Amino acid sequence: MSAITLRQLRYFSVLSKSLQYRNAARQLGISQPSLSLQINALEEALGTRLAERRRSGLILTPEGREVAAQAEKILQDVEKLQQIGGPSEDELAGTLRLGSSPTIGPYLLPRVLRQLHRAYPELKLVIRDGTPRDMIEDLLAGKHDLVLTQLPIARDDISHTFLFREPLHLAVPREHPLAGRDYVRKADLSGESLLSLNASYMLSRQVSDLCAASGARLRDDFEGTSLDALRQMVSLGMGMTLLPALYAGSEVKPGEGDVAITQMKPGLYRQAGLAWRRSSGTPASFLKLADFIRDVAAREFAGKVHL
Amino acid sequence: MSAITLRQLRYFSVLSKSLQYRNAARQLGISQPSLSLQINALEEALGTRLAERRRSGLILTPEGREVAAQAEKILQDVEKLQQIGGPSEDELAGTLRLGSSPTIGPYLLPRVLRQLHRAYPELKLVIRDGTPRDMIEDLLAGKHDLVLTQLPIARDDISHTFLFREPLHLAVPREHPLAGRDYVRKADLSGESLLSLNASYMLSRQVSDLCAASGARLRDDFEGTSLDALRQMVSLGMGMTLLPALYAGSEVKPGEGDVAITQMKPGLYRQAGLAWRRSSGTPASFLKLADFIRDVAAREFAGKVHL
DNA sequence: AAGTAAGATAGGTTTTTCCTATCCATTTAC
DNA sequence: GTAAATGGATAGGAAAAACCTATCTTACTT
Repeated sequence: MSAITLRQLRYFSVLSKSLQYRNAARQLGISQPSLSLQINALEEALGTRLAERRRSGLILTPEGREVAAQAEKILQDVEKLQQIGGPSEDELAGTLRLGSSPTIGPYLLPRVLRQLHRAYPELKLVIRDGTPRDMIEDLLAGKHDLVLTQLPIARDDISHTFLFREPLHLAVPREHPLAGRDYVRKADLSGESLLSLNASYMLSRQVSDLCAASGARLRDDFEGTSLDALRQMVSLGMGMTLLPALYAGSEVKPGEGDVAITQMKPGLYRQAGLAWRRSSGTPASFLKLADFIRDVAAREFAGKVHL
Repeated sequence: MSAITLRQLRYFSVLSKSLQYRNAARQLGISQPSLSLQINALEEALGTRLAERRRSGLILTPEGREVAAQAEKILQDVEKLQQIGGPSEDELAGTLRLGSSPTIGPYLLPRVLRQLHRAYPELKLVIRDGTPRDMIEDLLAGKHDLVLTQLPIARDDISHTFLFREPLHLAVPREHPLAGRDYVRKADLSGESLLSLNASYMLSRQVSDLCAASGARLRDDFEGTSLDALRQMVSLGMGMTLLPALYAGSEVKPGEGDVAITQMKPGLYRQAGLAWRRSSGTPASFLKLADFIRDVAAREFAGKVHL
């Protein structure tokens, strides 16, 4: 006993409408015997007679009617299948799984997602947080399609595109002498204590670089596990740190609280980017999503970030 | 560009779960190259890459995940297809189209249908009325699967099964001398006027036969188009007629109204049966339905009809 | 750096699908 | 009532699809 094939269903669907072999065969562009054989095979596969053959037109059996209806549904679903790859050329659709760094995502994504949903209601994003280090791993393991994280990424199995450059500001305790300054130079940090996130985050590297360049001391006895934790450690007077502009803009009110934000001069920056497996190729949808994020960033955070 | 096949979907479904070609191929009982080819064909047919091939397991692309989900649905629907013929061996299910004679259906079917629905909730009946003559025609044209009508049917393209024998009673105007009698013999009808349905109904034949045998006069100037019309003509004193026991039992109250019902002696009967196209074969479901109707008739109309 | 493992490719065989020709039964025409 | 026409079934052989074994290529291991 052979299995059902879509070909059989396609043929039967046409036959069930035309109710005539020769006619249906002509519509299908095949010969009448071929159609006969396929319908016979379908009947055998199902173990049921589907139609009474009579010279004056076919009559579907009750089972035949059911099979015709079900076949119609199946063929329609197959039709849908064929369109899965298609329209996504100029529309974002389907489900993308996006990994997001906790130092970027929470301050950028809320606005992006709202506008994204309005612009592409067919697109679904599954978002999961993780440290940049874990996320790259999960990306390669296939748990994410894309990762929103800090650049640079120097791996030849990862492709990426640049999104924007984000200034890093200095956060100092309010009572600290540097708190009132319009801007701070590296040299001003000599001898100060700097706090940092743990080494899974790229930001920690930038803080330690800054220490090396300025003569500040890296407080490696306490490692923040989030930007919020870092800010709170600063407010307790444990030291100063670098905070990304988007975070500072959304979570630290100027002139309020125990933490003051000051510019660095010359500026320090970090780069945000969108990364994916090289083996994914470079799907148009990824680039389109990146474009969209850049757009939103330029519009919503003008002045805060640089393209 | 070749069309999608179910084989491709079946293979891809397994592959999308196993995420390994060799493993999936073993599960499917085919070689790894065969699987490769089929998956490649599916990708080509869809115009999309479905998975990233890597030594350490596959990763489905976003499109691949959608295709896998949709394929699953399709395969499940195909599974349902295969069961359409199956269980109906000992269960009535699906949709049957039943033609029903207006002289039998309305008085028999209400009770049958109620119990049928309780016993076989999966069964749907589409019921349409028509004169027996039209119904046989419609049956042959494929508009009905089955017809509930009066026997005999002497055609070699129609099969049938006997359901029950139903007495025919004499309906006379209340003021007529025969109205009070316990029973009436044929001879008593000599010279009387008999009313009949039009010739599309088999009952009309029985009335005219009775006229011939008894010496009664057939009033062919007025033909009833329904049993109700016939009863009303009797009540107006236009003549007498034969009414089936089920109709008489449900529509004519003894001792009430202008029509009296009396038994014939010896009894007159008609036969009810279920008929279908010979080319339908003899599906178990038809016989099962006939059994059910007989059962209900015996139980609900005991004494009124005879098996 | 060599070995291993997993998917891709090649060549040939088997199975499926299809076509033409023909058959047979029913319906239609004369 | 017989002959022609119509429409589905059957047969045989050709074309296409699917499959298998053997081999290749490359990424991951050891």
